[in-house]
This record gives sequence, C-alpha cells and structure tokens, in this order.
Amino acid sequence: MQLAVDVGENALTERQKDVLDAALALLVEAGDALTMTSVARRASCSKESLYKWFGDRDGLLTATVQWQASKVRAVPVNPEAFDLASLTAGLQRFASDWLHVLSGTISVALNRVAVGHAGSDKHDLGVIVLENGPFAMARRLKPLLQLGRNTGLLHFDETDEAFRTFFGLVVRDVQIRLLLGDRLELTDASIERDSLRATQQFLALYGAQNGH
Amino acid sequence: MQLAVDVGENALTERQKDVLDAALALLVEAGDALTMTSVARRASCSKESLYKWFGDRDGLLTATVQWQASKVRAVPVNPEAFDLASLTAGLQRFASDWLHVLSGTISVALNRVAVGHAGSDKHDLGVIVLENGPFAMARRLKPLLQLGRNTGLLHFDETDEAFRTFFGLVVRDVQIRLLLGDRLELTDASIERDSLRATQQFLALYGAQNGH
DNA sequence: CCGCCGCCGTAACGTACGGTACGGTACGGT
DNA sequence: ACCGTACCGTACCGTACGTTACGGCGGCGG
Repeated sequence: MQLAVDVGENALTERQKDVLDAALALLVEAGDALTMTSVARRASCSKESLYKWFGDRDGLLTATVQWQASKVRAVPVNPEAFDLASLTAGLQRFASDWLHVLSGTISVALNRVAVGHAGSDKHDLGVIVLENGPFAMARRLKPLLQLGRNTGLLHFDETDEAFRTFFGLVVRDVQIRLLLGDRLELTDASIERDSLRATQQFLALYGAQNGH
Repeated sequence: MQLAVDVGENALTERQKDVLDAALALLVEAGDALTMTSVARRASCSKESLYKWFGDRDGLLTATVQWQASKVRAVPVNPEAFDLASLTAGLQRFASDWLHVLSGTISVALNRVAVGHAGSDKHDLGVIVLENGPFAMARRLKPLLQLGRNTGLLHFDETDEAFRTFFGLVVRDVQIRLLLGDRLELTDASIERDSLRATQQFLALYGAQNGH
C-alpha cells in the first residue's frame, strides 16, 4: 500500500514551480478544459518549454498534482502527556483541518480532474490524489488512534475500520456534494461545529467509557 | 429544493431508450471520452437521429443520466406495525441498497462524468446526479427517521443532521475511493456486514435507549 | 567580440470530434 | 402506383487543441 509519491529529487526549478502554480490556478478556473496554450500564456512561457519539462499534457497534469501534494505536508502529533483531552483535541483539530482542505477550491478542482481521468486509461492522477487524500489522511490519523487504544482511551479491533468510521463522520456527504457542484458554504464556525460533533460521535462509538 | 427531474412526459420511444442504453454502456466503458459517432455505431443509428432527438452532445448526456435515474425508483417503506426491529431492518436494508448502487459500474461512471462536468460551465449533469443521488437518498430516508422519532425510537433535533450522519456511517470513504479508481471489491457479504455495522452505530448514536 | 544555450513567442501541422448535409431505403397512408 | 416521413450510413466541414518547428533574443563562457 506504500506507493511512491515523491519522485525522490523533484528537481523543480523555481521557474517550473511558477509554471505549475499557474497550471493550478487554471485548473481551478477551467477544470479539465485547461489547454497547453493557456498554461503557456498564463505562465509567460513557451509551449516548447512545457513539452521539454513535462513531456506531454498528462505529464504536466501529473506534475501539477504532485506539486500541490508536496505543498500540504503533514504536521505530526506529538504524543507527550497523552490523555482524553489531548486525544479529543487531536481528533477535532484533525477533522477541522481535513474539512478545510476538502472544501478548498484547489482540492475540489484537483479531485474533479483526477476523478475524470480515472474513467479513462490514465489512472495516474486518481492514484496520486488517492494517495495524498484518503490514504494520507489514514496514515496521519492511525498513529493517534493507536495511541488512544494503547492508553486505554479507545476500544476497537481494526484500526482501519475505526479510521474509516471517523472519516465518514467527518466528511459525510460534503465531498461528493462539492464535487457535483452543490453550493455548500462551509464557514469556519460550521466547520468547527462539525469537527466537534464528529469527534464526540466517534468517542461515543469507540470511547472507553461507553459500552462495547 | 424540489427540482424537476422527470420532464413530465419523457416521450421516449423504445428506439430512443435503446439508444440511451447504448450510451450508458459506452459511458461505463469509455467515460467522458464517449463520442457521438461511437454512440451512433453502437446503437446502429445515424448521427442525424441523435442530433434530432437530443439536440447536441450535452443533451444526449443529460437524457442518458435522466434515463438511468428513471430506472432506479424508490421502494417506499410501509409504516405498519413499526417497532425497533422494523426500524433496524429498514435502516440496514437501506444501507445495503445504497452501497450496492454506489459500487455499481453505472453509478461510478455517471458520477465520474457528472463530477467532470461540474467543473466546467455545464452544471446540469452535476445537479441531476446530485438530485438523484444524495438528495434522493435523503428524501427516501427521512420519513423513516421521522417515524422513528415520532415513535420514540430515535432522538435527534434536526432530521437533516441525522440523515447526514447515517450517510457518513454508510458510505464512509467508499465512494470517493471508487471514483478515484481504487480497486475496492465490495462483496455481498461485506456490504451486508457494513450495513449492519452502520445501522448499529447509528442506533448507538441516536437510539432512544442510549444516552443523550 | 563570438558562438552556444536556454527560453520566449508564434506559426504551422495533424488529428479527432462535434455538428451538418445528402443519398438511399423501408414503410404507411392515399 | 405515388408521396411523405423517418431513419440509416456516410461523407463532409469547421474548429479546437495537442504537438512540433522555427525565428529571435538575452546571457555566459571563451
């Protein structure tokens, strides 16, 4: 399940990063209708350079998605003085971060193009987004869950099942509705509220003080 | 929130239904790469007829999505002799049905093209899928939830919040992973197991016998 | 100063596909 | 028998876009 995301040495010059940022912006604006010409114009570079640097259109899209993925790096949770309060805070902070990312225009745009490409031959984008989306969330959250289990604060058999339940409680129908174009404004306040609710529901299901 | 899905009189001839079924099959196979020529060839009809019947490519796609939507009609739950057992059975059956639909190749294909189109100007497909997906699920489930509340079996303030929690517990990360191309085989047995788990978790959160 | 290199801008090419036009055929009505 | 209608198959047109090629220009080593 451990797929290579970073290509070791990205070897991206600043100029190329600027180009990829321009591609990101266009991806947000136009979605998959992005053209090589539009990227070249927006980034003030030649199409020749685009093809030299990224090979072809798919290479550019792949590099763009990876570039965005490399920008959102995980902040690890430090397991010092671990108790119910810090577990709750960690879960809620995690849910809040995730909802903020999910509802961002960049996340929506990238997920849209990746979903679209997963339907054709090119599964690369889907794999990359999968790896940096749900799978990355799982890798980041599972240590916290296992720490909770080791300290007796949580009860579950399969870490993966616990994670997926938490995922469901946090994300619910938000992502699919956003991807399908539903206007669904998530204010900071509502995200805070939903994160707290999801965390409390998760603790009600897997917390040590409750039955099961 | 009540959007027209059926166009009153569909006025679809059998021939046209066959064409739309061919379009559905091609949508599953090729996704958004479907071409008018391929539909005409598969359905053994002329492109002229396609344009006469459906206007343009978007019209064909819209008609295809609506045609599929018209095929999966809801089976209402009869509220006779309602108790905890029938509530549990209803929820579980609902979850099972939904997971079966979600994981079907047709649902995945239609959601993919709708998500893709939601990124461009044409939001129609997204709205239609939204209307026949999450929103239809909500309309079908909410009467059952309210019946549960009226009979004292469930406790919640907002029906919509309860529904969305159930949605999250049932769907979790399954749909987004399928849309992104993750190989995720859902056997009948695993779906039955997941439906039961989701139902029990939901009852643990909103059931009358539990706290809150 | 000179030549090489990387890059910009743009023009050009090939192709795929949406959309249209048209000839040919079957059929039902008169 | 004749006509209108509906439809199939196919050829065709226009365009958009991916991809390639080329001219020009600034910088840098010699």
